[in-house]
Amino acid sequence: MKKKMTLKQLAKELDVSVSTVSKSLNNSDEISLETRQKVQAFAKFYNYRPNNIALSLKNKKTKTIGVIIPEVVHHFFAMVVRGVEQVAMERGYNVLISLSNESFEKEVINMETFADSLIGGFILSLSKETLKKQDYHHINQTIEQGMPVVLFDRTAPEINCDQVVVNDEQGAMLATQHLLEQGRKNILLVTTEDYVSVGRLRTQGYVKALQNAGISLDNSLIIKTEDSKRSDIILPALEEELHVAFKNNPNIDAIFAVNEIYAAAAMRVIRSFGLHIPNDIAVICFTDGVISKYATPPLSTVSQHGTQIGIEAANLLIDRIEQKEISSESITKVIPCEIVHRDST
Amino acid sequence: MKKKMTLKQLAKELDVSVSTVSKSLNNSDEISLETRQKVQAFAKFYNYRPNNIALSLKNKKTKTIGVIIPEVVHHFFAMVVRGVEQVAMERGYNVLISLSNESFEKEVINMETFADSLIGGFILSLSKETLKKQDYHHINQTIEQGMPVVLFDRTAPEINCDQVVVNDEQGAMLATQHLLEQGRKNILLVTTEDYVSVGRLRTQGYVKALQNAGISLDNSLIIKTEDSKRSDIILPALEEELHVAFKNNPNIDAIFAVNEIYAAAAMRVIRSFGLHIPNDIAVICFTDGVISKYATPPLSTVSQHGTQIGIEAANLLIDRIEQKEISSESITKVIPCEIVHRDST
DNA sequence: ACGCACAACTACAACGTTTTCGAAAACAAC
DNA sequence: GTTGTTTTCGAAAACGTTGTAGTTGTGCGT
Repeated sequence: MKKKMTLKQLAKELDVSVSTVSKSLNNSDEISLETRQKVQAFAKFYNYRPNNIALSLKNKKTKTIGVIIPEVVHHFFAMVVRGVEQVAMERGYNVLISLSNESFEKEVINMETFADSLIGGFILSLSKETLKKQDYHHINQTIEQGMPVVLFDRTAPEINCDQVVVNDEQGAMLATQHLLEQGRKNILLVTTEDYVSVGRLRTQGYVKALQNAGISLDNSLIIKTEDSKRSDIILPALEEELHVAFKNNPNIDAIFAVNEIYAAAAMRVIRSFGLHIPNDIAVICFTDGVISKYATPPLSTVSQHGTQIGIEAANLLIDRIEQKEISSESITKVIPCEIVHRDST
Repeated sequence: MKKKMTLKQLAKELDVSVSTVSKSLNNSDEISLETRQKVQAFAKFYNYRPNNIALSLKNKKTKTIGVIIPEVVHHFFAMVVRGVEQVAMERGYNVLISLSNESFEKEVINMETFADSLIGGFILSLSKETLKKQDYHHINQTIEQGMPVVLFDRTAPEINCDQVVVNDEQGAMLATQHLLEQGRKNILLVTTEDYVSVGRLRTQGYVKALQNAGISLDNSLIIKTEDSKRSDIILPALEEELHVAFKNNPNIDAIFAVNEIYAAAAMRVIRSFGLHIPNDIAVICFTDGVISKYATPPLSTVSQHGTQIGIEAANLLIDRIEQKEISSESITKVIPCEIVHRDST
């Protein structure tokens, strides 16, 4: 086991001072070319690598950005992370990902742990529990300490910081309009409870699209599901609800689901009625992920451009980290959604 | 913007020494109860939180473990991360996730960046490029420096460290046997090139299962796909190959794919021939992810228990971090696979 | 009154860097 | 030989923390 080389050890080995070694390695012209080369040769030989922790301590800033997402096993978040990674690499930053597991407590702990100058800034999406509690003290506190924070997707108006959001309402309108254009009249909306901001916004978009088309809203065509990670419990319940809805309303000719899982559940129910997609019932959903892509038939979706969101968020954050003037207006970027046409509509 | 509180600032505020503050906060009985309480009250008031970087520098160890995975947008890896997270939280560690994006260079950079004592140990799965190159110097170097490393899933025999592997061969045998038991005779294997260790092992399992059943190997029933992240290029090519295979061999009555994507591609081709799953052709694949779960019909799979792997790996790593005696035999844990029965077989 | 134990606190080094300021040596100019 | 200028290097402080080794000051026993 080779031990870790430090400047001090190198200095002793070369019989010069620590300062000389440091400067030589940084190619300072304060010291002679000869010495510089000698030191550098030794350093390379001993496989010297500076200790990042010491550097961070000294410089008071680390070239690391922290990403806190509620869940990795989730296509959209994974795509966002990919975008963040990409930008971070280009701009010389490291990315530290951590999971809140949709838990408020875990989110707070994560922020506190990272906030202590392990990282230079945060990119995060609020956990469901946090949204439900509406307790944002940990975020605001972090921001007040001068730590740049960029929120994406699941945000809250109470927090004053840069944000990158999907235009959920517009996406939902697009999807609904798309269905309407195909002559569908009775569109079943499968959404979440309103405290999940994205669910609420998507519901709004659905409602607006109907209004614009002059169609009156039928509340029996809206199913609001309790949103939990226990999908093994939630899904059968949802399928049961869908069953009832189809029984009560045989006119349903389209389904708009706010995520892939709900859409998959809906498809299962549709099949159980022996109905055909898209001939009898069209299906469209949010989240352009693997389920939609490889489903039978492949699902039309509202793509949220996760990678793009990650890219924007990372750029926003790094800009903020690198600018010295602390205060300037918070920026909110809205990423438009786009319909991906596939076979289900 | 409240600035960050340090011991020194607290000390000045309270007009005591830095040591007193430090000890008070650590509840040392060297300090009188009265002073301790006063300091603690002040600390709480000013929202003091120790600087982790300084702590790490002093203690020469961080309670952080690094996970390097090739890709986040990948169900199996995401599950592993979930397992690691779970154990880490229980045992008081933080998890730092980073992506190699299947790139050798990125893997090396990531390791070097983290190795400089930002973290106490690694959990990683090798990138495809690394496996192809068979260049493991960065891993071995890290291990030699005394950094604990646990490899999972994509490993290499040249690296001497703890490993957690899926019993890919056994899983493939189970899957093949499962198909054979259902009376399938002509099983098409869709796999990767051999340099991907998991692909190779699964191929071996397939071959062994056939041997055990006394069925001679038909090489035209094995499709080896170039494995790349450019799925938009690879998949059409694969589908074309599958098309040809079906044409040439109408007897094919089952497909065993080494991952979900290949299975999805196969299903698409099967449908294009108007064949029924599972009546005409049974399908089974590795990776018990969302695609299989929500496909039509839901796919039978070989589950690799990703979460379990993450749990084992994290425990192995943390044990290694916390034990002082450096050398003891490397442990290799083999996690058995399990068939998940669904409608496709 | 003297030493001594003990309580309560403080000074300082150390972790590995970078950087500022100075010092010494070398060399040039007079 | 003195002075000035450059080149080349080193000492020390700083980042925030902890632990060791003092340094006070008080009360006690003799």
